Amino acid sequence: MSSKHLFILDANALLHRAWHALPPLTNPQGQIVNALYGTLMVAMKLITDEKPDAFVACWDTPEPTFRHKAFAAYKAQREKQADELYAQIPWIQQGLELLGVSSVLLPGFEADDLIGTIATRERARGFEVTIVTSDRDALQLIEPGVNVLAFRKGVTDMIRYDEQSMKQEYGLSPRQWVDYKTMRGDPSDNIPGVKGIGEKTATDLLQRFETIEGVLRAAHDSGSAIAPSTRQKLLAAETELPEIKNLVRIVTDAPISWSVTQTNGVSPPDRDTFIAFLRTQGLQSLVKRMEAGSSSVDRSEVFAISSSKGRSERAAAVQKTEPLVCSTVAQAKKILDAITSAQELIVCVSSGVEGSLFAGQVEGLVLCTTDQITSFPTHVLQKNEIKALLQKKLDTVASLIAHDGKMTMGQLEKLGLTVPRWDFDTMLASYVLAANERSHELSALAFRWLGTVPEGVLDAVVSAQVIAELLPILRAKLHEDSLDVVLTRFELPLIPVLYRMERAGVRIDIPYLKSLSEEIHTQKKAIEETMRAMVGRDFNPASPSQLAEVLFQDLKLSSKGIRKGKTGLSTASQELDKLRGQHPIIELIEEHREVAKMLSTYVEVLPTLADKEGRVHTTFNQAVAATGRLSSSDPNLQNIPIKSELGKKIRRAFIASPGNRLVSCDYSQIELRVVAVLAHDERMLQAFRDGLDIHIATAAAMWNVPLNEVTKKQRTIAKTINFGLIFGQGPQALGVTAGISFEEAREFIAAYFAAYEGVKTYMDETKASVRERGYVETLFGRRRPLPEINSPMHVVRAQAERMAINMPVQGTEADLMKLATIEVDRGLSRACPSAQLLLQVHDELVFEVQEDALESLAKFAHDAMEHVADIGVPLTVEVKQGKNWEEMEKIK
DNA sequence: ATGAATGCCTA
DNA sequence: GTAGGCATTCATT
Repeated sequence: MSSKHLFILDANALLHRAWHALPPLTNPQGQIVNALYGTLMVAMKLITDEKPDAFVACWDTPEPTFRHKAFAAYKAQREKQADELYAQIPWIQQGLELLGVSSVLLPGFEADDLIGTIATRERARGFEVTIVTSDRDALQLIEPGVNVLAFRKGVTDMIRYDEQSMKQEYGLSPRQWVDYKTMRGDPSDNIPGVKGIGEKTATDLLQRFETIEGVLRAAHDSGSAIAPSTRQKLLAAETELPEIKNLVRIVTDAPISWSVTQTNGVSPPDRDTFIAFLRTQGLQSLVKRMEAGSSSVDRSEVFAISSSKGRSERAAAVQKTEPLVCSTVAQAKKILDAITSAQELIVCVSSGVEGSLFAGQVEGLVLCTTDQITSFPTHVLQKNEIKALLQKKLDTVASLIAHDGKMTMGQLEKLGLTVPRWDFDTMLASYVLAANERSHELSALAFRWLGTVPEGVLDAVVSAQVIAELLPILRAKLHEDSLDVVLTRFELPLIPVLYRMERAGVRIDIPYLKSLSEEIHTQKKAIEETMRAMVGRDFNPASPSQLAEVLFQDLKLSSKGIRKGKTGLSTASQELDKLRGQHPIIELIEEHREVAKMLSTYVEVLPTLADKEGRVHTTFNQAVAATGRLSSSDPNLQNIPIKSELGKKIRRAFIASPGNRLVSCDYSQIELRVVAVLAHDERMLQAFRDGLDIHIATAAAMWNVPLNEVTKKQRTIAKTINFGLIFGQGPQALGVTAGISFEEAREFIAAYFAAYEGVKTYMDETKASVRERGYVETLFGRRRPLPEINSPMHVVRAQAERMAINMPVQGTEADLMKLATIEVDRGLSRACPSAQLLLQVHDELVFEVQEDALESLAKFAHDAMEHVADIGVPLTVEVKQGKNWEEMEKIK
């Protein structure tokens, strides 16, 4: 009954996907092999999961095709990719061959045509066909027995289309795809289509008139229901449409002979040869995967994906066990009884998918132990008895595990459940292991560490399974890189603290913001009016292009020395600065920008985000910043203005509740203290130990004068270099920031390094070490991989070098701050029960506390922060208090 | 509607 | 010249 299954891979599509999506991994010979890796991994994955009976890969050839001959502009704008990409093609073909996947190509035809031909032919012979591609054009080939597996983003996310799901997503049938593309065109292939008709219109027309012929017939009929403008567009393009249609239609009778036979189906791979091949290409992770599998005939075993020690008992067991959906109270009790307190418990909460009827609502809880995965739907959880039992389990179980524990805590809270802590978090583990990676969401981890490509949105059951599989791998990797301590000492204990900070929120003064909004609005209007009068016409000062036009055409200001952006002359404030004095409008523009920014980013938004108590709740992102810092979003409360007068007014809107005060504790000069420590620079260390003003001390050392003879100017220069140092700044940049010449800047830097020899040595050593090891680390061992450090491109390398200089400094500061946050929070309930941590702003902690407990909080937080770690230099903390976040008085 | 380009707020 | 988040405009998914 079950027909044999043929997989056809669009090898070119995957090649390009992998090339762009993956970092430039290199083999021992230094050649880039990312596309090779990506393609083989996906192929292996497909073989494991889908168990095709036959598998073929189709390729483009560099020769022009009949499409190029028919249509000169076809793909004419396509950029040629780097040679490093094309060099990988023969290796990929070789690797695929060893996996039993043959390659098919034919000059004059594109991969699509070969796919179309093979799919149609083999379908007719009774095979079930799956086309694997990223190109939506293959959708036209769908029919009963032929479906398409399409990449969405990267190579991690795939979606399967059959006739029904295609209809659902695009509102079109496979037969309509050619007509759709003909009308809509395709900019990526340089296919024009009907000018002025896009996705929406093309779909609409085809839904109404079925085919392009039907659409054209209707267009000729002036009484038809097509809008006049659309009719005109269609008729204007009518003569060219047949030609375009021929370009878009995939050929299904290309002259190729490949077909499924006994010998070219997927054969059990020549394991040893394949492994040897992977070795020579430096693809260790694929080798591991192959070696972990037994040599049994069962393909799923051969390709079993695994950590170096083999898949853990848990993962294997959980995979084999069907998830249990518990529907009755009695069943729930029985299951919960069976979970012993000694066990590890993975906790996942499923919530409705974004945009669905259940968006944001919790649908159920999934618990996963070593041998059983159980789903508790919401209706079962509603029974208080079960909730109590579950809570008890969460309180007593040995180890609690989640992916994104902080978010899980929020979901659990909606179910009336709490957890005291998290013992492992796969999101944070991934972040600690690979802080340079963009995404640490579960599907990304599945791809990165398991090589699996889960389909669609992960539900809680699948998530729990993936977490179970990731656990042993991440643990081993953390141990191998000595990063477990970063996870357990810094990240995991921070989760509940951040959770409570987010939940507490900060109170804002809404009436004040409303009146401030009106005030600023009036100011903005006045500025706009004055500018309009100056120019003599209306324009939008927020539009860079209009502004440039006004400045350099209407007002005829000199554009000499003004930098050009991609779209025209720059109007950045730095460039505007050069025009100052030429025209009074410059100051108005600056003022307008500030006012508009404050209004749109803060004053008008914050009140809309407040809850009933007038408090706004940020989200602290713990797995975003490559240096180890936190970030804040929705809203970002780490960038509330403070510098300008207007900024100060906005900060005044952050207030304490009546009877309370805000307390702010910040580390002074923490980054430079860290520099002194990392560099072991005796002179700088001593300056801090002596409690000196570090910029004065620096100037004194640079110019070799007594401390009390340092001039204001010298201190300013020293200060600029001190900060520039942290960013890996060179003389060029220093010249700009300090407003001095390149030559002067070089001399000052020389004097600086002569004064701080340790710093000089440290910087050189850091650069050498990152080149050698490929990563940098903080004082506490937190890492940032910097693969770009060995890039052949100078700009990229130089950038990586600056990152390498900056990360240990910024990261060590972040480490210290995380420790302080954890420590302070830990002791707070005892030392000062009325106090609540609200915000962390990189070197500052903000609390709210009852007025009567102000002193005890100040003392406790001050001392806890200063003694958070002994790094060989004193850490000093300044404490301020006030009724709002701006008007604060120093108290320690 | 989505994304690049600009621009600007913080430490 | 490090690390972030986010608003607006403008061109095109």
